[in-house]
Amino acid sequence: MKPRVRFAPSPTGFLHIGGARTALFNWLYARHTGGTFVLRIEDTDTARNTKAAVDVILDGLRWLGLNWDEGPLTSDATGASKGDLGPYFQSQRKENYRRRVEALLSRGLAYEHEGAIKFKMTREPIVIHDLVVGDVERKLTDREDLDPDFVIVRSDGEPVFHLVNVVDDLEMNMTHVIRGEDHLSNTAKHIALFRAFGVQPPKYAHIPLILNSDGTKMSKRDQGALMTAYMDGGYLPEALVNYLCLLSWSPKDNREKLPLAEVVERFDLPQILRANARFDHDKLLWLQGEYARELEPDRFYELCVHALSKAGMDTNTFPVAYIKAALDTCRGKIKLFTELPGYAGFYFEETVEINPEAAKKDFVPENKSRLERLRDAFAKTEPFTAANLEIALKSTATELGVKAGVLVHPTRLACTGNTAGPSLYHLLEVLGKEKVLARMNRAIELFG
RNA sequence: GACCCUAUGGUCUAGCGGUUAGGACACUGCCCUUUCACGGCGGUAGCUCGGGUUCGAGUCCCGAUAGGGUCGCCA
Repeated sequence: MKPRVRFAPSPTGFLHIGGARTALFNWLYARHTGGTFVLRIEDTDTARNTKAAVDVILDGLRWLGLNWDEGPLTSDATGASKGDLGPYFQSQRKENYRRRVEALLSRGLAYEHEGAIKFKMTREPIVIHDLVVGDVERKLTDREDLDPDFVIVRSDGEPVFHLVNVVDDLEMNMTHVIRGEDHLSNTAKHIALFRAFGVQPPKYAHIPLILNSDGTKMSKRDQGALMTAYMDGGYLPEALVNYLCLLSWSPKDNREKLPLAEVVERFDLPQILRANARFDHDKLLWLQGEYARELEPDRFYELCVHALSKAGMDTNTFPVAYIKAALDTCRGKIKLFTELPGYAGFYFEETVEINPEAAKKDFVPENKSRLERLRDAFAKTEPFTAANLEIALKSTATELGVKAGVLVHPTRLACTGNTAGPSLYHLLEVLGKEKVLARMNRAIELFG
C-alpha cells in the first residue's frame, strides 16, 4: 500500500515556517515513495477561522510548490475539493466526529463529565515506535496520574483536536503521520484513541523543531517566523525550500545546494536528524544569492519588474530593451529582489537623489573642473558604449594627472546617487548619453 | 513539579570503535576588481562534563548538566 501522508494546519491567519517545513517533509516523503500528499484544514475553531486565513495556507504552499493530491481546491470550506475521502475541512466533518464519539460512549470507552465528554485513557505507559526518534515509552506525568482521562468533546459540543485529528487520520487512511516533535508527548493519547476505535495507528515520524537563531522557540512574533516574511521579502521559493531541506536532513555528501528533484529521490524518514535546528538566516541568504544568480533571464526580468512596481516604480514607460539592459547590469549583484528598487531605481527615475554623505566626500571643489572635463569627453564619445566610455574616462584621468578612481566615484554618484551599484561603464551605456550628461551637469551645480 | 526528546566549531551538518575530526554559512587575511558583488587561495574556531565497557571512544552504556517539548473544555 502506497503511503498516505497529510499536512493538517489550523487556519490561524499565519503559516509558520515550522509548519511549512512540516508540509515540505510530508510532501517529500509522498513524492519519494509515490504516495499521496493530503491537505486537510483543521478549522474546528469556527470563530477564529476565516476564508482569508485558509488562503494564507493555500498561497503559502503553492508559493513553495508543494502541490497536494487531495484536499481543498479553494479556501471555501463548502466548495469543491479533490480526492474521495473528503470533506477536507474539519468544519464539514462534524457528523463523522459525532458518530465516532457515540461509538466510544456506547462501548463505555468515553463518558460524560460536567457537560463535556472525556475519553478513558489507559494508565499503562504507551510505547511509540517513532520512525525518527525510535521507540519512546511515554509514562504518565504526575498531573495525568491524578486523572489520565482527557476531554474529547467540549461542553459546548465542539470536538477537540485529539479526537478530530485521530478520526480524520483514520478515515482518510493515513499510513504515516509526519509532524513536529512538539506532538510527541501527545502521541500516546492518539495511539490510545486509535486502539479504542479498533484500528492500528499509523506510523509516526516526529521531526525536530526549528528554533530561533538564539535557540529559543520560534513564535509568530519572531523575525522570519512567518512565510509572508519570505514571500514578501524578495526571496525565491526554491532557495527557501532548499534551505529548509537542509534543516534536520542532509544529503551526506557535503553538498548544500541541490535540486528538489534530487532531494525527492534521496529523502527518507530514518535519516532525519533528531536534534532541533536553529534557523540560520545568513545561510538562507547565501542560498538565495546562489539561486538568484542562476535564474532564467525571463523569470529574472519578471521578478525584477514586479519588485520595482511594488516599490512604486512604473517601468511601463521605458522600452523593453532598455529595461532588460538595465536589469542585466544587476544580475548577480543583488540577492533579494527587495534590494532592487534601491539598487537600480536610478535607471527608472527622472532625477536621482544623491547620497549626502557620499557627496561630502566626492563633490569637493577640486573635483568640479575634473568632472566638467569628463563630461566634455563623454559628450564627444561616440558610440556611447561601455568600452568607449572606459577609454574616455581613463584618458581624461591621465590628462588630468589623477587616478581613474578620482573620476569614477563622483561620476557614479552623479548618475546613480549611490556609492555602490552596477559596473559604472555599463550603467552609463544603458543610461545613454543624454541622461548621463544631464545628471553630470546637475551634479556639477551641487558642488560645494 | 512530572513525563518525553536532544547534545560535533557561533550556526547547519559529515562521521557510525582506530580520521591530521571533513564540508557549508558566518567571521577574517591575501589576490582579482579603481564601486558593490562574484570568483580564487589561506586563516581562526568543534566532539558539554563525569564515570564505565574496550587494547583503543565523538562514535557503545550509565549519570550529571544544558537546551527543547508535553502535561488545556488551544491546535
